[in-house]
Amino acid sequence: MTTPQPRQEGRWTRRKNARPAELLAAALDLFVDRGFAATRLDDVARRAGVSKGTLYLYFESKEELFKAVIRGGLVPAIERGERMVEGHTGSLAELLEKIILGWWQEVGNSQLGGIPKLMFAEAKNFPELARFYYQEVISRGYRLLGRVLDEGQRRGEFALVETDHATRIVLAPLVFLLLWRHSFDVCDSRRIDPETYLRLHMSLILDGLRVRTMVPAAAHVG
Amino acid sequence: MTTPQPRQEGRWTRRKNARPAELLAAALDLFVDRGFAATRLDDVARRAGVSKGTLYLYFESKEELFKAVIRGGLVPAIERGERMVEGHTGSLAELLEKIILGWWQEVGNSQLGGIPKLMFAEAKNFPELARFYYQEVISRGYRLLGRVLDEGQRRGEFALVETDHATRIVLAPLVFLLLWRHSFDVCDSRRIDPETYLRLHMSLILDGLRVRTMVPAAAHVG
DNA sequence: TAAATTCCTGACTCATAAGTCATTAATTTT
DNA sequence: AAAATTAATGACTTATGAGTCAGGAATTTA
Repeated sequence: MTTPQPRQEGRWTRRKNARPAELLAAALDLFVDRGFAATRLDDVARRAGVSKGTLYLYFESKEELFKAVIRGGLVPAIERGERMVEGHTGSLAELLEKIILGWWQEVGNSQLGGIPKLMFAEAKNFPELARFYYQEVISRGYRLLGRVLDEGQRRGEFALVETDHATRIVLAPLVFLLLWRHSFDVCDSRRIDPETYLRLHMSLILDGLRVRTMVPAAAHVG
Repeated sequence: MTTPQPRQEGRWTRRKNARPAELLAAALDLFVDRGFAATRLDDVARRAGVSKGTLYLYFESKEELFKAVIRGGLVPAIERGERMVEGHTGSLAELLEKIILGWWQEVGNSQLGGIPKLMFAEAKNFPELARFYYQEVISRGYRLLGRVLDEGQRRGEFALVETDHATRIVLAPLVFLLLWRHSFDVCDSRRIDPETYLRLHMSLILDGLRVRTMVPAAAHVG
């Protein structure tokens, strides 16, 4: 069927030795702002300063490249958070603030901040990857925060609340800020100042937690 | 160049008259759980019980179909919310609860709940659509909530806070719950009960708002 | 400096899915 | 019931981009 091989002889210049780290960085940039499907490997290669073929010397497929990007991304940040919790002495409100602001410095402000959006967008299409991400990043993040809240309740510093729910409520505005920056930010005329936003969030949530808060009996809604 | 037209004569059966609403519903389903790029028009057509060609009788292109799906989706829900705010008498905490729970009933629990994820995922790739969605849904939603918070502050029911930030902090856990359900929900062993989650959120946030809360002077962080 | 080795290149193949249109079924008009 | 009109069909065209690989550049070895 195929009548191949009078392959045109080429004259080209070899560019440089590829660095896997650079390939991953280029891929992260593009995946983050175009999504998985819309990212062309040609572009990733160009951005990394190599040819498409080279990419395939390092990664079996686009999907493997994607996995590698995700894998290398947030796990180290989570680990640093875990170490921070272990070594902390002092009030748990302080620890909570330290975690939140540190997270913003490391993740929010960096290119890594784009990963959550990417994962939310692709989770349904890559169930296996979603599970990986859930186990290695999300659930560890929750566990970390959950430990802080539990300890706070044990010590009487925080009111008694359902920890699983509370961790999500604490995290939501952080993740939300991240998603925002990587999606609608450009449409938004009155940009949010992350620092102020996060301080307000912490202030509100700590007030809510510190005060003796029992979930009120069913609200009066039609 | 092209040597066309010995087009094979076909024998086929006409299926039914297309209903635009059904086409939109089918498209919504698929867009929501596969994303824009990964959704094939062949599949949309099949789900709606028509052929691909029929789709093009009603929508100029895949992108136009997408826009139509979004347009028909959340704008009416926002409008109902606006009417609710106009007609309300009573405490603003009550109104806030009414809005949040009503929103969950209408949007969160329905197929519409998938749209926010979809929009976050595609915003960067469809700037024009993102702007449309921002103007027609997001900013109106914020304005709606903002009015409630402002009025609460005016009446002295709520503490004085930066409204723009506070609206986002109030909304974040709601949107977050939605995104979650349409992405990682399947990975999560301990499913979140939306009702409980939302009640805790409202309780925490209202505590935070009601108490005399001034953003504390810069925290003591390294 | 020639041969062997390493590793990169980009034209090419091929699968996929958006978008087209000649054709045909159903319906309405005359 | 024939003609005219309307509304669907799906095989076909075509653009795109993932993945391949024969061949060439740089480097190392002999």
